[in-house]
Amino acid sequence: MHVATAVRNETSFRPQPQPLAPLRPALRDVNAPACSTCAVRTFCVSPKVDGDIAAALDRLVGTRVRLHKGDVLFRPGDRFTALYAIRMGSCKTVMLTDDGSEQVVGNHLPGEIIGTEAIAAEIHGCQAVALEDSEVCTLPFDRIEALAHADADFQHDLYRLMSREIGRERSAALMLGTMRAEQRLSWFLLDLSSRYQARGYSSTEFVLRMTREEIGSQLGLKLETVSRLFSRFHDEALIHVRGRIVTLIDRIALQHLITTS
Amino acid sequence: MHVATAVRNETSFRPQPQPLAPLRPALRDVNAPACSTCAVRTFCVSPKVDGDIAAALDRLVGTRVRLHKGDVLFRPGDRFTALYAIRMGSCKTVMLTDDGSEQVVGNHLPGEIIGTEAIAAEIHGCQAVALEDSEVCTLPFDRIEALAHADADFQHDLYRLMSREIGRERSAALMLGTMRAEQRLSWFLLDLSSRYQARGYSSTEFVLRMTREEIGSQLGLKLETVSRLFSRFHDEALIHVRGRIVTLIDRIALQHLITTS
DNA sequence: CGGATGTTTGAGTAATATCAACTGTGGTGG
DNA sequence: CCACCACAGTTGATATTACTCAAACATCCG
Repeated sequence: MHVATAVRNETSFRPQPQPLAPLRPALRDVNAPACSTCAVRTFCVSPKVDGDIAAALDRLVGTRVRLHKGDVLFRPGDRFTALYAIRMGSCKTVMLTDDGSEQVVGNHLPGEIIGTEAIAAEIHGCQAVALEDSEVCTLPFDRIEALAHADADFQHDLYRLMSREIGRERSAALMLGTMRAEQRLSWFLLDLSSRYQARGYSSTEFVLRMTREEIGSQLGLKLETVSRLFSRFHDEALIHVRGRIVTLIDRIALQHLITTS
Repeated sequence: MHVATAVRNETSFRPQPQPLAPLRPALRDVNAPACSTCAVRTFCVSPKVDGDIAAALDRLVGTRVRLHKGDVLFRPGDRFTALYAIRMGSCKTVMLTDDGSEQVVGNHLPGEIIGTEAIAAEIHGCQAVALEDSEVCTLPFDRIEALAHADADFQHDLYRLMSREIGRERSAALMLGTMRAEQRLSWFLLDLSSRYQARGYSSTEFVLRMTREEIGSQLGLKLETVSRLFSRFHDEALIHVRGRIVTLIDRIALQHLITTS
């Protein structure tokens, strides 16, 4: 992480009000790579990126945004204009409590859409921060709605997308409300694992993009607790940890931890 | 709670596959009361129930379902066919963990919509149970989508509805992840209070429809902890409690509890 | 009135947080 | 290139919170 990042973090990337200028093909090739060639298109807004929707989607995507590690995509209070699709890299979303402390409410991999929480109020309620150098596609929401109005299948895809998000949040609540520390960390690792697997990455070996503190925040634990658990899981040969590099050794045992008392 | 309720609970109400028979006006008056005369119409699917949407909404609502306390509206695994709008009474939604224990993930007042978590999988992921004798409007989802396709404003209302739900779930996660027991209960009481107030009920005096165990479940606490906290809040003159009847005395102090430490 | 369910309260315990010291580690500048 | 510095992570000792177990009490209905 560059020294400059702190500065960048302060000033931060702020999405411009979408100009909605006519999209000349030449421009689009640079700023808005086509969905149809995107590596994660099947996990993104609409699973079937072919036929009519393909072209429409390509037209829908606004700009491609490059984020450096630590860059802020949006903050609480920012006006909502667009959803963002992660194309490369990863982000965390963070909510701020009344007393200033913060909680990580999600970590997001390529193909995942963020910003849906802000549709209702038209103001973002959380902060999105790049966990590594990343690329994000801007999906201006007025265009999304126009396409949804024109295409019933796409309309349905969006309802599904948001429904899935509700389900994810519920699972997180279940985790936070019912699980003990070791179960939470196990849940975290298995969740990450399956999401990596779905994207064609290794499901057994991956690099954590969050610090112990951020992981703890997402799991409702303190960083020391997370660190101790990593050590214990390592000692018990459930996983291998070396800093942020994690290898799942005994996935059965990890799953078993969650399901038993 | 009637003795018979246990039996009813077992057999339980299960929504029939929507017949979608032509709706004769005479029949509709009995089974599907008009949104336009509903007490909570402004909190429900679409805030502005007038003009074109009014009639469409009236046509959209399927049947009105009467639930007795303890009746199950849907269970995990049930096929998703419709959203449900609470017209009267209240419900809880419950998720089941892998090991059989359960967690309350939401309590729902008149005007709130439940079932949105099931749109994606077309299978319900949680259980909805009436906390008292209630009435619920069935909103067949195919009709909802058809109306959304026809009317862009209504389409937007639905996105807003689901976005709000995502925001609520996030707030719950924030509560579960960052707050101590006393803060959680305070949060619970103030949340209920403001939702009652929005519906025109007293914001300072209300009847809890959940047991200490159910409240604890929603807050990630044990029933004894909840009971002790009610007693303490009572002793400290923050609230007055007598069984399930609660009166908020010092709302400022309750809010202060949440924001400090 | 009586049984079932829900609630309160106490005493002891387990889990996790807190405080503190120490140990890598990666990037930067001398 | 190396030394340093800030940051991240580990580990130990102790404190605190909320859970567990247990018993008594209240309330609601039939």
